[in-house]
Amino acid sequence: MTDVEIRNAPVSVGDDFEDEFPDARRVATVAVANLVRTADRMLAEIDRRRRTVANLSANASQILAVVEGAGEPLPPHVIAERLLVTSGTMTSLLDTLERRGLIQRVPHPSDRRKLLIDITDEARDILDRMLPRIHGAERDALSVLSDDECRTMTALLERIQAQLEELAHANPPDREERRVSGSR
Amino acid sequence: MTDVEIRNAPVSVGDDFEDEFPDARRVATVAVANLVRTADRMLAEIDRRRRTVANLSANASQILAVVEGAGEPLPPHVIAERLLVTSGTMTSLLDTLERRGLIQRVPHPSDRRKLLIDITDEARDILDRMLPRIHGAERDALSVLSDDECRTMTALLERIQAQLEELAHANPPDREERRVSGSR
DNA sequence: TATTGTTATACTCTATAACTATA
DNA sequence: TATAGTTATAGAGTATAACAATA
Repeated sequence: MTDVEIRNAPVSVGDDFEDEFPDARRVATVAVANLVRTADRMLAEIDRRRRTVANLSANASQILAVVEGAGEPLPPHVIAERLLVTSGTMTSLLDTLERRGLIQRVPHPSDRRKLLIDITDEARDILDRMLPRIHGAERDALSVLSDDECRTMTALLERIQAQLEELAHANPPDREERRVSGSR
Repeated sequence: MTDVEIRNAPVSVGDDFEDEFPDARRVATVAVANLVRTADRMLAEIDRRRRTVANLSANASQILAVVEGAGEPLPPHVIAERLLVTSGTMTSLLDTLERRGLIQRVPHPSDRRKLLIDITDEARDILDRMLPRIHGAERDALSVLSDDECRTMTALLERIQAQLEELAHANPPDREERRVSGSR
């Protein structure tokens, strides 16, 4: 085995890993593979429970939650910033939600370039049933960890996030080595 | 704030969280939000480095890595199982890769229903440059954790994965409660 | 009958670029 | 000029269902 299975069955790295990738760090590769795989499975479980309530994508649900959480209608570009999507994508997502009767576009009272996105009563009903199920999935998945263990994991993840924030603004290394052996 | 931002800025949960969602577990919700967000950022960083080598999606790269890792050509349905995609999706992914000259479909020697997917020399060259960069991203992101901390995180994640495996086969709870207050 | 893969169809998500209206 | 949003276009990824070829 010369690579790591990111999404699937037992995450393992071959014995020759550090020979093949001399610049890599084995414990990091294993941890990241598990991180990505766990998040993937978690999102699948959340999605499964979400779809028992309404057949909405993660991003569509997120828009409803953001507007409800704000407690007031929001202009599209504000929501787009939170979801990290472009304005064109936002328009398309809003089209979908409007077609399903879950949001309304209303004119901004003072700035006529802008819109305000409001959610309908049907959307509120959906959120009332959907959010508790999402939090139920979180509770059930982490029922195998103590409170302290949950906090430990959160602390480790926060440090990784901070580091990723740094990396995102830096240039990637010019080169990384691979020593190809066997299998070829 | 009545909900958790899954993908974005500081993950926090309001003071009234457990009043509003009496069946939820706050530490779990916070940990999951961080889990998903960290994985998302990690994948973004990996993607950024991957695209310095070749403009391939995660799934397309994964197909190449799976075939190379196997050390021999594989039939499409085997790859599809590893990637958790349907056969129709697999056909479409292979079409893309074949168009770019990175895989070849060759007839299976004994079972004429089947194909074997082989990767081209160009694909091997890409992998030789891409895999070290992916492992470099893993190394850099987790450079803020000690080896022991990496192993701690891996162990916690493995327990969550096992639990999610259980949950995937079970029926979700019939109902979860929300007590709507304020903001409405 | 069951398996393998393709085709046809459709929808979501995504981005970029050109555009309109407004500030 | 800058900002807000839409439209047009394009492409990837995804699923389902119907299908042909083969076992």
